[in-house]
Amino acid sequence: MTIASFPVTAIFDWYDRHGRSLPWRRRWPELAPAYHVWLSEIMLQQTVVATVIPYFLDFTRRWPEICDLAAAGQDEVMAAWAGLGYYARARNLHRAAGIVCAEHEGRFPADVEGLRRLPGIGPYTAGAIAAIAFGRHSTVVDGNIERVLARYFAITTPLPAAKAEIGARYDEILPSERPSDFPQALMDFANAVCTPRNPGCGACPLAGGCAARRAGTAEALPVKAPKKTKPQRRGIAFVAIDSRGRTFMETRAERGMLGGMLAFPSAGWTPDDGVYDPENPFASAPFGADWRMAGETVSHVFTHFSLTMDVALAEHDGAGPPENWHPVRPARLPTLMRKVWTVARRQL
DNA sequence: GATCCGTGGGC
DNA sequence: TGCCCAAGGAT
Repeated sequence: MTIASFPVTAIFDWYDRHGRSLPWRRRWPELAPAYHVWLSEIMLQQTVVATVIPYFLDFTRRWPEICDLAAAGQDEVMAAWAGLGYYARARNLHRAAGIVCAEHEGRFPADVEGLRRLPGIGPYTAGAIAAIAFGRHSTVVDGNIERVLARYFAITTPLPAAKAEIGARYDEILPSERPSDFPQALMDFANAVCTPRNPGCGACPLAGGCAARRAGTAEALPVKAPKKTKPQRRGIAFVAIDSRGRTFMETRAERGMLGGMLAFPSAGWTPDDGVYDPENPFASAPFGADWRMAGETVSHVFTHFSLTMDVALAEHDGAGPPENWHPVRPARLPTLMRKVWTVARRQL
């Protein structure tokens, strides 16, 4: 097996000219603080840069060091994460902060094996932190780098089976110089030039050696498994408000949808929250009240299903355990619940 | 390996 | 409008 050739210099040249400036980014030989690298990498999992930036700035302002984050309440962290999605990331983030602060004197492990043991850090994130924060020559393969390498080497094995081969190629082309810049350069480049659709092959500095370009198959790679169709679900959310303007909300179970997040009581849209019969909409109400239906519904699309949510309303005092009455105005809610509140507040 | 887990932007 | 997708991880 010959070592794959890859124009590393062209990638670095592109990065030096077009690489983005980001709040968590430094340029070799400077290395960004591991706390910033870790926080940004967790936020960037399946999430675009533009969405992450304001959350990153907010988190680092609230909690400048990792032990500040570790000392925060879980509810505080979840509220700050509200709207970013994939809420298990926030729970694991807080857990990992506690471990690093308590067991590692606030310093992150500097190698892949140590990082990999922390909750929320998988193969990609461990490699990324080791490279970007510690200058290690670790394997860093995300969706962007998968795409570039699958095209450059014309790898036609479908994902995720192709991951092993792509990882091996990455290790072969990894240069000795600028180990913290290399994966970031590849990701920036893939994001701006080697895009999923309409890749910019015409102006691509890698076009000369790209096997997919030569074969005319760039846009068809990487090959992915076909998607499943999304089922349509229907549910109901109950919004009650008391005479002091407080609404009845609960903290959801850590398992399942919107785990650990503040939410209006609801039914019918996850496997564990009971049945919803639209013919008898108030049967699953959290407590007895003079419930009425709002005049409109909420539509929301999740990763694996689409949801139509009915909204029930009531003015009510004294229902439910007092500790579950949360003031809604300052609360940060997951987007579905924010939509429910938008509908409800117009009619309460 | 397959499934679950959010959200917003681009086309 | 509907579909695609994005710096994945846990189970």
